[in-house]
Amino acid sequence: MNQAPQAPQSEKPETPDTPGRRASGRTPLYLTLAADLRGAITAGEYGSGARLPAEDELARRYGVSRGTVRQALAALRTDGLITSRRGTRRVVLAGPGEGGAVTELRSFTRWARSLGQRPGGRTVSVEEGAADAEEAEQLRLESGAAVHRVLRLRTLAGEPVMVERTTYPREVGALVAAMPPDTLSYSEQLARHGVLFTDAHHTIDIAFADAEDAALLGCRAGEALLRERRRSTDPAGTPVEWSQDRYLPGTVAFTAHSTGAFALGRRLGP
Amino acid sequence: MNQAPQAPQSEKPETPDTPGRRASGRTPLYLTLAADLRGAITAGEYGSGARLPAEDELARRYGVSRGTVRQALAALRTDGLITSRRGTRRVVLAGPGEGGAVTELRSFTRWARSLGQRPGGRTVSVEEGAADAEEAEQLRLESGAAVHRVLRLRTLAGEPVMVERTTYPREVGALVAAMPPDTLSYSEQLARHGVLFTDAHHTIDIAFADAEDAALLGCRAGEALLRERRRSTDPAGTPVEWSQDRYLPGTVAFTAHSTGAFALGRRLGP
DNA sequence: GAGTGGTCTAGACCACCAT
DNA sequence: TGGTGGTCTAGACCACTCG
Repeated sequence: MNQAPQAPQSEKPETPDTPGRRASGRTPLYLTLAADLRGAITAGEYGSGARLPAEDELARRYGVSRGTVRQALAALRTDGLITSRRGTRRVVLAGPGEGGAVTELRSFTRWARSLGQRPGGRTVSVEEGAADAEEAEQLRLESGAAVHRVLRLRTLAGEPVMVERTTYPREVGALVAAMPPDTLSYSEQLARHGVLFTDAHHTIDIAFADAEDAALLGCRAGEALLRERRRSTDPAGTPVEWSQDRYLPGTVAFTAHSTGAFALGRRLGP
Repeated sequence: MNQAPQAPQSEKPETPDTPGRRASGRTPLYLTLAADLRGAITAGEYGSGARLPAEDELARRYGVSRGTVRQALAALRTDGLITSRRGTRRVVLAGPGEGGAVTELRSFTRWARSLGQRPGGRTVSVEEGAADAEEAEQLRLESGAAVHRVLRLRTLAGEPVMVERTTYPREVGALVAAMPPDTLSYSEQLARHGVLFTDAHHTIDIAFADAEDAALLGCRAGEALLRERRRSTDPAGTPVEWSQDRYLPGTVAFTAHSTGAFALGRRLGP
């Protein structure tokens, strides 16, 4: 918002103090705009059911083009904060309280911290091995390729919550194995080594606790657990993690929002 | 693709027979383009890990602007079919087999049919009542407002799969109550009456079967079920449905894909 | 340094909703 | 009929990746 980003001709040089501007290093314009609007909504400026200003109005008010406004509004839309349809102004779906903070599904540690919780856990075992059929398929490796397996118990406020069984391909696993055993967030540490998790495919269903689960979580063997299976890939599309997480019932719920075009679905079987 | 849509000056009048064109009534260009690319991927033309042509190349090849190409690719991206990062061509994530058909989470009936399954079920009860606290909040009504409650058993190939407890606000409920009891898909019928479900917020966790669940599903009381709670709204943002669905373990799994910005999350508690 | 995707602008026409 | 969002174009600069 500070400098005119790429105005070819130096027209309109003096609308620098439009309202809603905000310190922007290299954050894209539309993201700061989206944050601004999100803030206005969660602050109650636009309550549930309220109509947002028109795109043109926002463009004028913020001194940006309509395209940029639309990009910002699209972000709010995929968060489930607003609707949009042709012919009418956008309508606010969630009020100040509800749905405001969509806790992006990513690192357990980061998620817990963003909720003001105290995440913890301990690494039960780290082993090297040969990929079985499922691991090979998920990580796009040859069957029998070298992988690292990590078994961890995750806690919230000291209480056991989840058992996590993760398989890493050799290169990534070597980094993980070299980390101190009390490392809370592998993904944060891996990011520091240039290994980024940008995409993930999730499957959520029910699994039943085996003896190991039961011992770690302190539940009965055979008890139902909420299972999340996840394959994460890096920006280049290379699989970097295949994980099976099992949550004690009642500790977490998964949330999602679906609009016209969306990728949450059901599939048959486990 | 057939007519130059809005070329202000009639430049470039004769690139009508670009490859990949396709019958287009009023389907947006970018959607037919997206379908084309999706087809190419699932047909194996671009396998898992393959690099897509550059945006400029696609724009030239299809005779459209780069913006339109980007819109199409964005659709593939939210489906989890491709990655994208600055500096490199887009990479295909899922091969022909995997993830190709993301069964959008919407109507049970439509979902089942799209999988070649035979959906069925029966309406157990339809009743009128006064909204309790939770229903009132979810449907944005006053506590005690008139609502309709529908209890249904859903089957797949004749086998019980899910118990569905749905609450509708009065106006919508009146339409539902007027439908024949063997109506398979209320949402399809409601759409015919102009009631559209465009947005939905989902929460997925575990619940335990009560006596009614057990009797309908043929399981033991207390058995763990996969629960989905859903609030659907119409294009204007008005809540039109609040539903609690309980699936037998092993019958379905929920799938989702998350990219940088996404709305799948965890939250604490049930 | 060339190639490529990310961001932004400016302007146009259309489809739809409400009045 | 006028307002509004959806689609599309054309062109520009920037940030990043990779050989």
